Amino acid sequence: MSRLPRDFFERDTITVAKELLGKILVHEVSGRRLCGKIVETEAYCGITDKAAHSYGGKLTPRVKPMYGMAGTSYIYFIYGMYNCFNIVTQAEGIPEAVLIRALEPLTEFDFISQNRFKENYNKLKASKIKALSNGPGKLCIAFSLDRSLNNYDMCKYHSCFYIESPVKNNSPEIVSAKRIGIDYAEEFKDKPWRFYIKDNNFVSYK
DNA sequence: AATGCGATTCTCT
DNA sequence: GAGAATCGCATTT
Repeated sequence: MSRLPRDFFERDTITVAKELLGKILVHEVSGRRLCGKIVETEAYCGITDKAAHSYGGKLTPRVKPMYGMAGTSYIYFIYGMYNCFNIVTQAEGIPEAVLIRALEPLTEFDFISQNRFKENYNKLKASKIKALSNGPGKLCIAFSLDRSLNNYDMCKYHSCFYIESPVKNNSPEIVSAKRIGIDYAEEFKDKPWRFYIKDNNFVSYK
């Protein structure tokens, strides 16, 4: 298994958002290998997209990673207590990205469960198992993603934080829907640029 | 199942 | 000083 190459990310953002579904996010930390299947994404289509942080070519210190190479992480702080994790798409200088909205945990269940709820996985009720990482803020807590991993090159050879293809290359059935939490985005708030795997239990909103 | 609200702090004006 | 690509809990239906 190997890291998805920069070519994968250096493409049209909506295409990348769809093709990321079913791929595996890997974060190697404190001797562990945290893996989660990507089950929900949102495309943020740069300078023309009123919902994107880079709308209109805005370039502040926070947004700067979006202008970096494809495969760069963009992790920002939101609502006073959460982080959101994106992967930058398109060539350097084109500020577009895909928000990872939900993951299905695949390894290190107790570690992930401790991160989220301070209790072991086998103590969790079904409702909490589902809530481990079914949202952009939740998955950052569960998978130990914070701003120390912002502006990180996920395609470099020795990265500890990257995306890989699953062993079995199944292409999931994809549902398109409106993006979440962007009421300010006027005519862009209803664009069907959220994508999720049909019938997956770890999707945030259906 | 749906709705409402408070928490909490970074970012930019 | 206002607002934010959210979450969890409480309340109502």
